[in-house]
Amino acid sequence: MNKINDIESTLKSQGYKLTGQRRIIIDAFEQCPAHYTAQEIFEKVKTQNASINFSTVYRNLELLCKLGVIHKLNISSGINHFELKHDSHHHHVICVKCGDMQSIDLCPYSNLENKELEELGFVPIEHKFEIYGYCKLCSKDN
Amino acid sequence: MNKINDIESTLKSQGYKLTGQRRIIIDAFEQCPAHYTAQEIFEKVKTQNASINFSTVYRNLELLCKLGVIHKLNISSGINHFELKHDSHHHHVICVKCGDMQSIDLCPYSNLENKELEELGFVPIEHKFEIYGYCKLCSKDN
DNA sequence: CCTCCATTTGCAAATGATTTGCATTTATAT
DNA sequence: ATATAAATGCAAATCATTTGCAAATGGAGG
Repeated sequence: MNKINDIESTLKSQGYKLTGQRRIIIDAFEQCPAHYTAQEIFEKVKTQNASINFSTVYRNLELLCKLGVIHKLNISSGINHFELKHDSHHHHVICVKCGDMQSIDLCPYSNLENKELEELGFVPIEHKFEIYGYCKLCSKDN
Repeated sequence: MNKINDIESTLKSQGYKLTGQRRIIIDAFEQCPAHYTAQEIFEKVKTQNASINFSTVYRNLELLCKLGVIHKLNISSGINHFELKHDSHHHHVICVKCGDMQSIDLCPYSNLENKELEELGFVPIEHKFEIYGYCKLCSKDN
């Protein structure tokens, strides 16, 4: 049972249909697991099915988010990025100049004492940790 | 020398004019330091000057960000929030149900070993840490 | 105080990512 | 094979944010 089958059975078990378009979208993530904008996914997907529509892609990205299959990353640029939810929890460093985004394994959350959250009565579900700065290439130019 | 004067001299020293509209916008933050959407700031500001324009507010929020006086918070909702830059560095917990946002003092970054960043050759400038979940009120309803 | 001029404002319109309505098509349970 | 709920394609709507431009204004220098 590979990841794609996993996702496909998740869809079915929730009453969603396994359409050709969905297959292609999921494949696109599988083939190159990284973080993409909706437009980038759309470009990839069009190579497999030229008649697929952008709103179909967008709707399915939202659906896959809802199902917990992918993540929506809301970064400072204001353009959402989507990535397959990995087994390994991770975060991102983002270049403020070129917009490049890379994954990092370190997660500061695991070590946290959550007294403050307890005091607030806040029940955490997820968290986001992003480091903004200059990537290797852009820090040279500066 | 209070904070407003600080900000006003920052403006001047960078060659920006101290307009009535800017005064009002800065006042709005001072009077109730918290995180606001551009619309919220606009509403507050209109009570002081009914003829002020939204784009003026927006332009000045961007300017104040550039000057490092306020922060732009890009949260998952996709609507930017702005807050006065505090002396005390902090982060936020955000309710996924009602959208309420509260500040927390804990910062995971300070304890971080940055070996990974060094390997990437990444030069950090700032970081963002947000915890999403249910606030006290909303976790009761669930 | 007055003048000049770069900066700023108000306004209205553009942008661009995201979302929606609806008629048509499709997956799949039976 | 058929019925039907879900999904798609298309075009148009939304909505936060951004921009162009003519008119207004702050403040440096007289």
